[in-house]
Amino acid sequence: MSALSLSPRALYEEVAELLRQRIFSRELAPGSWIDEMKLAQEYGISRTPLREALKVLAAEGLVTMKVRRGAYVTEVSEKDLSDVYHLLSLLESDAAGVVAERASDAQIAELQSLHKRLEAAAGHREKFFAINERFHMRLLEIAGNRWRDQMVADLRKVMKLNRHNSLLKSGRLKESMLEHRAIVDALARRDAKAAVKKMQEHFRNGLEAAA
Amino acid sequence: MSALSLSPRALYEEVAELLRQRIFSRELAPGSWIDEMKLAQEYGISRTPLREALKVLAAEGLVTMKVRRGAYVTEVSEKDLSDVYHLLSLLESDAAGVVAERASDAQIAELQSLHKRLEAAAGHREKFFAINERFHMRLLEIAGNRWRDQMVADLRKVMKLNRHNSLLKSGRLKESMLEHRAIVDALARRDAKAAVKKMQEHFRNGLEAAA
DNA sequence: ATTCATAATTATTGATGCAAAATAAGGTTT
DNA sequence: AAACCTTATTTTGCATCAATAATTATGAAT
Repeated sequence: MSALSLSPRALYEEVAELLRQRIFSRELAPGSWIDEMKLAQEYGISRTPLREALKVLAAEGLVTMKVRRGAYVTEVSEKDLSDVYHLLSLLESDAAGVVAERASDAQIAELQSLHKRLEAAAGHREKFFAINERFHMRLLEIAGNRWRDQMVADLRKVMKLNRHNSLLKSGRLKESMLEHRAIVDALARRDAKAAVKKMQEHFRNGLEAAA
Repeated sequence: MSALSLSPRALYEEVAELLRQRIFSRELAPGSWIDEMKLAQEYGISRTPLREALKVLAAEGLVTMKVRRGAYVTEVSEKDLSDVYHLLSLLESDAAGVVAERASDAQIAELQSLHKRLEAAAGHREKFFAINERFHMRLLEIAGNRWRDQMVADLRKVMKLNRHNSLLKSGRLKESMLEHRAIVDALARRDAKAAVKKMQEHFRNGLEAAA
């Protein structure tokens, strides 16, 4: 048996991931037309899996399909940005409340441990971002609503389209960590109301920093 | 020039809509495998647009794709049902709050007018359901967050997969109308807190009736 | 008799080719 | 000179075709 399993996911999924990266890196700029034939040649594949990948991205909101005009990278306005932020705040703060009420002690401890690692990584920007992302995702997993997980994941992808993107500006690193601490403390106290409130504040501050 | 514009939307969109209907009618049962070749022959089309349609439905959560196994109609458990309900409650109640705070007087009047038509249709089941649906959708539109609109639309589709589906059981028709009245009243009073609360109650009662 | 291996059938996944539609360009007419 | 019509090119969208992977069935060996 080989060390790496060959193509665990279909080609269109792989292509979708590649396109996401190119969209996030703004190599494919918002509003720009996506040239199917060019990309297919570039990747050395046919247009069929590429078109399927574009449909997936369209569902995620990253691209918009125009009839008989092909695919365009979605343009996100300032309003879109704050709208998406609003929804993320709503969904994640509710998740925090659920976790405060229903998570096991071990799960709370896991989040506390993740937070400790976050504080330890305060210096390394990249590391900090990665752990921060994991904290939010783990909290959602513990909340245990797969439909919400999917929605949040999609919204976060849309978020990345914006150039003042990032749910976490580098300048806000320290404040963000303090906000996280407040959230974790509320969770440990099993104080659902406080957990919701602190998470909302966390997002509100994030939006203000981005605007 | 012809009276009707030919193919305003692409074939895969049309097929997606046809498949949605067959899934909702349970002609395609939850958990069952979707036979691409059979359906393509039945519709007299090739498998290419059919596969694209399935990708769209997968993004909506109506079908799940398994690698090298094709598409299956999504099975929604009781937990899924309550999870989705929870999210709809969260999203729509927040929308109600936004409307209470930011809608124009004309828009509030429009919702009041829709509610009046709802009361008038109390006898006709079909009509009542249709107007009820329009009320919820119009409220969302007025709230003015296209990302939320999309998410709610998708969640409502998933909801329809369940056999105790319907955000509104027939036996609950009268109660539902009273709850709507309370929501409309709160909106008219511009009482955001109350609007949110009443909408949450509306969903909570709906879930209990479904369970 | 049961289990493992191999072969065959079936279905998904990817490639190629063709037709329709839209846009752009060029020419003619008013 | 400007506007409209016609033509050509580009590109989407659908169909057909080929190949890969998986499952099932059949046969042999322990």
